[in-house]
Amino acid sequence: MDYNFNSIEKKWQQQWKESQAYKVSNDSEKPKYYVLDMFPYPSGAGLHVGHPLGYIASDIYARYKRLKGFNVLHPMGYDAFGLPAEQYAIEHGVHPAVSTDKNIATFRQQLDNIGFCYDWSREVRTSDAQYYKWTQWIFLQLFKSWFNRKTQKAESIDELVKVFEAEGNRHHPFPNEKYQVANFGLHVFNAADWKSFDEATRQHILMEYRLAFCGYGEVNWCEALGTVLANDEVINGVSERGGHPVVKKKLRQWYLRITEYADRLLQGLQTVDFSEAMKDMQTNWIGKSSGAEIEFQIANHKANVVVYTTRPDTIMGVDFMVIAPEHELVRQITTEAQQKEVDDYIDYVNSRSERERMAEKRITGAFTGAYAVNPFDETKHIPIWISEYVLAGYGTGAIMAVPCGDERDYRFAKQFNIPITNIIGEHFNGEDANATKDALLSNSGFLNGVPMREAMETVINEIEKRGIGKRKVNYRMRDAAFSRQRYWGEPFPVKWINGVAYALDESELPLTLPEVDSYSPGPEGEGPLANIPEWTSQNLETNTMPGYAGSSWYFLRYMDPQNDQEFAGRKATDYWNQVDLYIGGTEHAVGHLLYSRLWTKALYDLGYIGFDEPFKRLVNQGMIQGSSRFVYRMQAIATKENTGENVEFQLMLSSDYATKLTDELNEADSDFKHHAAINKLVHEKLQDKEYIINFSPIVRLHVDVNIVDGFELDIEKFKQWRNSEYANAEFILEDGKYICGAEVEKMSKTKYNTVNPDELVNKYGADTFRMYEMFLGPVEMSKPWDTKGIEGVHRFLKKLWRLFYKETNTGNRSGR
RNA sequence: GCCCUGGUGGUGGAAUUGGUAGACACGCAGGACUUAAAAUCCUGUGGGCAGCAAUGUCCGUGCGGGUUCAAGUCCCGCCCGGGGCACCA
Repeated sequence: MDYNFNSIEKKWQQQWKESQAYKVSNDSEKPKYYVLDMFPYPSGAGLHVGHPLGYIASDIYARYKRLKGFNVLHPMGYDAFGLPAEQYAIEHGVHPAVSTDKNIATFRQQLDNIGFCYDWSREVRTSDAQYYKWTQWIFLQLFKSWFNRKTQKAESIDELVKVFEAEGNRHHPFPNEKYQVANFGLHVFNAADWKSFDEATRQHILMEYRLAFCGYGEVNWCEALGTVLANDEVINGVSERGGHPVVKKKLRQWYLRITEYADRLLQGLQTVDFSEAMKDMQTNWIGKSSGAEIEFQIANHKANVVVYTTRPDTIMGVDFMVIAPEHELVRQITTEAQQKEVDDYIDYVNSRSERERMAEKRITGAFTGAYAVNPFDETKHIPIWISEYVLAGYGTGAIMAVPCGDERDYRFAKQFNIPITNIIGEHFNGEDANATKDALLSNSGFLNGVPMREAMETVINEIEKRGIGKRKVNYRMRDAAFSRQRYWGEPFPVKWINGVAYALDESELPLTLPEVDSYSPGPEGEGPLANIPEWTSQNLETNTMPGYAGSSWYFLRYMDPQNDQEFAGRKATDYWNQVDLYIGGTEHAVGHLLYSRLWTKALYDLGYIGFDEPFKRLVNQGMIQGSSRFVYRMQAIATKENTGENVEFQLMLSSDYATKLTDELNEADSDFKHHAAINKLVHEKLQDKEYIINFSPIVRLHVDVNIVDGFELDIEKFKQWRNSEYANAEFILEDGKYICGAEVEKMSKTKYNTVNPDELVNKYGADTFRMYEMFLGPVEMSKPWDTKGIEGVHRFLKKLWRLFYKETNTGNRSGR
């Protein structure tokens, strides 16, 4: 009996379908188990062999749990909004909904091929109005809520209004400490103040508390493309596409107040089963630190500069200060003599992305000409510099630099010849900064001889006593930007009236995405929706939500996907509860995971669900890398001496030959054996000695891995590849074979190293394919793909099949 | 630059807590079966040196140090690949 995988797999897949074998009910006596794959974006390129790795692992586990008597929820759906479909629409005029549907159909067909046990009756798509109705609804709940620091949870904004009416905001200060009520200059207001404020003022105040709120933020604005760009679309201050200048631009943006949840997000990590690496990444992203804010007076100036430091004990070692180039003080304090230098430096910084600024190894900066005064020693005047390594958005946008104790400060001081004060005695060797906390302080006035750990408290107490600073907990995490100037995303259910944002009534949901004629951006960096008169005439918000909106809560919708009264019924969410096993890549380590944890916590606080962590256990599958293959091309141009007539040859050199030839040409005393051989070959081809031949340098080109067997190129297929571009090439072989070069890289279409699972399933069957993917090694590990090994797994399954039939047909258990 | 992660034969990988490095598989080589091929089965396979051979011997887990009776595993310092760094999702 042959192992006929085609008919076996077809038969069973058909049977599963007809019997709805994997349809799962919300009513069951069995214990529940929820196995989830990370939400895929249905890209136009389709699945490659890297994608299903996690899906196969979760599928096996879901089947295992089902056999163990669990009621297993194992759904799949699509994160269907996103930039690639919009970009495709701009370039080809195809509506994103159309291209997305097409991509999903391909995706589905590819998934079905592999024989997964998904309950497809629960499929969701974020771009369906019946889905994003509830994304909009949750947004409205966030908009209508605030974070009560006293109770450490989200509460209705109506409750806050009652508090304001009774006592003002003295027990609930503005989350943004710098905020002052417009026209009143108040940080704190009382009940009478609140009653005296007009509607707009009240709404502006409430906006400062809402969990989903509107503010202003800087974006990468490209005038020539008329659009806002992501950081990685900006390279050296110009757009990746087209190389146009990019500048920072302030735009009105929506945000989620995730910073209020920083502590809860940290604490929650202790209750979930994620890898330590994953917890580290999230902890570092949140970036909680404790220290102090300290005011420094500026010499001969009214203004003062506030720095945030985690090391207040080192205050007597401050040799200079650095403030962010975009800090508002820069304009006020820069001296005339330094103005030009500062302006030039700011121009330079404006051309750089935040990423470039942080990654820069070179030390750059400019002196403002101003000096700050050390509050503990007024004879110490400290030069104030600006530099790109200080970011306006972190801390106070200003740091006190202690070069003997901080490596970056030390290099800065060396670069600009700023004298260094040693406050840690023999712990400082003069050549490297030492960030120790164990030294006894010296050169530190009233702190001399005090251990550093003790001095931290002493200094904080002293500055608080003198009213020039305070103890401060700081977070690196910023509020999450929640709007995009794009078309293909969820519209905000918000209307603008007299500059105030009002929520649409929930009965008006879904607010559906209107048809547009053009997907290009609106005026002044607004999204495409700003081009639609019917939209703008209703004063509707023209931004749309970002990709992570729909994916922040999709795991809840799977529990009750057809519910048109609620995002998911409480009975369903109570039954399914947390995702028991979540499988996906580490690329989502901070973004998606933090946002969905935030949404879960907010929905929990507001009483809509009964758990405040979405994912009980997380497993990160490794990435399957591509194994690229290369051919080596050398062009030969033969010119006839008397006529100037040109003949061009493409010579494809086998890997070994290319290496030897390259070495040979680089060596001065070489015999040029290989070069001479090639020269001879070209002359033989020409059958004429009247030619002068010039060779181009050897170029390495990616070649499609699907026409390479191991390392050996299939020359006939190569000649037909890319519209027969290389049909007339000459091949220089080794032992009669063309051997390709190889390298491990990211799997990507442009590198011609993608392998389509469909072909492998057709050739070997889904079981072989699945087994091989699992056989590649631990699921958490990254590894390069190599199709060669699949033969062995296939032979194993064939052997198993054969042995099974031999045993059952010849043994005593006759013919079973 | 910062955070996370990985580096072991020709290849993917194995080696439980510091205790025989290279399981298993691919590939390759040789053999059996066959008119022949495919399929299947058997044997060998980290590298160097010595030996007709059995075998012996030295080297060997990215690099350089260290701890230990013993290091792929622990410590220190590097190098290289991958992921993320807030508008790719």
